[in-house]
Amino acid sequence: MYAGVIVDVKSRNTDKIFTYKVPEKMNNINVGIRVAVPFRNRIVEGYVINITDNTNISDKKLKEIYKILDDFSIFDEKMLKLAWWIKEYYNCFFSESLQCIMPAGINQGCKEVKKVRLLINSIPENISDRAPRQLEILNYLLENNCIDLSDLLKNLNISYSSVKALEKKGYIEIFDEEINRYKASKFIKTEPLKPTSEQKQAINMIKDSIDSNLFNKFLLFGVTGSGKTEVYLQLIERCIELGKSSIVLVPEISLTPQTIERFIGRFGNLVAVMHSRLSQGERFDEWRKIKKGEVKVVVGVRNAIFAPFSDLGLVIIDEEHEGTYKQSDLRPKYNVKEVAEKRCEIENAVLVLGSATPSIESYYKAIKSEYKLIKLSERIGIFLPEVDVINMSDELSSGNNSIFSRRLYNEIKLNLCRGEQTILFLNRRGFSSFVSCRNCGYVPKCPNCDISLTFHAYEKKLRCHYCGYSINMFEYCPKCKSNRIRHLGIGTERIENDVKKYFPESRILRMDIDTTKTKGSHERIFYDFKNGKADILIGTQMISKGFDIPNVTLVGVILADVTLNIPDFRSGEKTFQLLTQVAGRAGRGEKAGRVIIQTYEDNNYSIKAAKLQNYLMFYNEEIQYREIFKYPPFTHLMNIVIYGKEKQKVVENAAKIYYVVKNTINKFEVKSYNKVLGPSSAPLEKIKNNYRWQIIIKNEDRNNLLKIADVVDLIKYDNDIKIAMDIDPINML
DNA sequence: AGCACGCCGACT
DNA sequence: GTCGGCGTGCTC
Repeated sequence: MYAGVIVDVKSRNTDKIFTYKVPEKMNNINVGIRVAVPFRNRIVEGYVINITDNTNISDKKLKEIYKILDDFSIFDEKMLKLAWWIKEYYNCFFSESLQCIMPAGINQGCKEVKKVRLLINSIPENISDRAPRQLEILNYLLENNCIDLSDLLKNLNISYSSVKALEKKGYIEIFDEEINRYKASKFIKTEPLKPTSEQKQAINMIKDSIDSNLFNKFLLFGVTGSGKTEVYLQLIERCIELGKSSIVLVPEISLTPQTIERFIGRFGNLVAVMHSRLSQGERFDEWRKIKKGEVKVVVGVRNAIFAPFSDLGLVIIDEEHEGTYKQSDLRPKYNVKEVAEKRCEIENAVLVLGSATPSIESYYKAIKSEYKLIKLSERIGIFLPEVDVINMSDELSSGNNSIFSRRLYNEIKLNLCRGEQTILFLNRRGFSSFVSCRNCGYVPKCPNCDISLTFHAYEKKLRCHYCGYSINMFEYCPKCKSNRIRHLGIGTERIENDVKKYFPESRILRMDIDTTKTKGSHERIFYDFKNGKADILIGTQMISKGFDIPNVTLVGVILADVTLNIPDFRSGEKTFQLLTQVAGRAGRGEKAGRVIIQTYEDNNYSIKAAKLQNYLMFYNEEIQYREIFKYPPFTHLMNIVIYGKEKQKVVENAAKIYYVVKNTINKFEVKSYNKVLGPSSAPLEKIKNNYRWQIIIKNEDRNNLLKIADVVDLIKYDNDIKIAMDIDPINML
């Protein structure tokens, strides 16, 4: 018997199936088993992907599997198919795509605890008078039928030998039980709500596909407060009735205790949660629960899509527009929306993408009937807040150069007087400042890419991070000749400082990466604010989701331009989404909410659409822009980052790759739209002493990008040079 | 990726 | 004559 094994050696040459002989005694081998195999002159980890009776590889080459690493199989044929697809679609090694489906913390193993159980139901007559301890134990066990051995020893203050003696006599049993390290908190059971007619319709449409085992894709476009979660819950319930499992993906920042409670409240211990805060061991325990079929629902972040269900019926991706659904840092750089779609196709399951502000790509697919579009447009018990946009250059020309417009200042004052709470939002990303004229609001943009230019202080130049275009930094605004050029870069700390200055009587909380580093701090700040321990909460996008606090009646966006001017073609989309979400934080209770958006670009369509809370208005504008500038969904992008310690070598190798890429494209038989931008320095030019250069390729046909990736993989680079390729990137910094 | 092999120049 | 530099090629 032979086994096909993928070895965990990450290189192009070793990314293939190696055949091993299976030793006679190793009869429990199977697909999906993790093994240790001899490889050249060392032992490496490998994954069995097939078992055969013969091979055409010569016997003298073949070696035997050294040992089996786990007593269970990690993946089945369906998951193997998914891993194969990931390898091909994202151009990664097989071992990398297989490792996606490996449970985290597998090397920790599962934790077992010794327990003691009584095998008889009354005290035997023949127990010796000389064994008072044993009698004591039996009496104790009569009351507590099954107990941890350690507890028994401790509680009765006895030694292990008396317990062992009882086992020998056959009165009790000492056995190992796997324990789960993750202790689910107590929950209060909730019952399904009576759906509105709109919800009912949505549920029925999706239910039909679930009932008939049809692979189908839905986009649930539901405005804030329209009750998407209740739709999810009732669909999951249907799956449970049919004996099927469900996966619910949520962005990391939404995976709060409140969210978890909603699922656990409805389905109790049928729910497993995949936190990032769980330890490796805890994650492994959750994985085992799923594998053994003890749970039917998984709520988790991106990698929960690989939950080892064998009877998957439904995948829900909530807040589908979130960028965290793309794995940008590790290989494979997969997008979980695509992986989920593939998994649902393989398993005949139903995919539901939900959002109040769908990504442009998803909505486009819905319009092209690739997804079935379902709308929920009624708000349940919530009123649309009143949104006002304040032009900050007007403020400036009226002599107000503080970060608060007069209007926002007055509203904050009013809220402080009334004892109502305020959220101040600023999504400051700290690395790159852009310039803007304080007089007219002009922001210099690249003529080729229509993207804000980034100021490079050392060179005193404004650069485009897409194509490398640059101009000298100016002293006077090219549009209005004002010399009041400002480098924008205020952050949440600056707001905190100014709030203290202008509203010394207020109690302030701040929530951003810096204030939530320690475990539980996120929850602490949230509950402190919810319980009225502060008047004003200042925060980044962290506060834009799931904050359902009735006493918050005012939301102030300090400067919407921060996201708008990120050098990325998706900055308009991101701005609209964030503004819409953050606006939804105001007026969730009985009192009406007000939202004030401060900006220098009150004419920008993202901001105009956010003011009207009108998604379609935004979409219609944005999709035209995407088409004109040939951005997704009309093209696919690939970002090639070349990095290394020596700048000169990085530049040279980038040039070499550019040349190869150009040549490859010229050889394509079908000439589809394509453009190669760069090589230019990446927006984050140096990370951890690595210089980074990038080449961005646009092409209508994704397969062409894969072909280019294949060719680039074969190039020989200088020693310290490394390459990272990302197809359909979400983040190009 | 790692590691062995092997071919060449520099040293006790 | 042998030590060690790194370019090349293989791993069931």
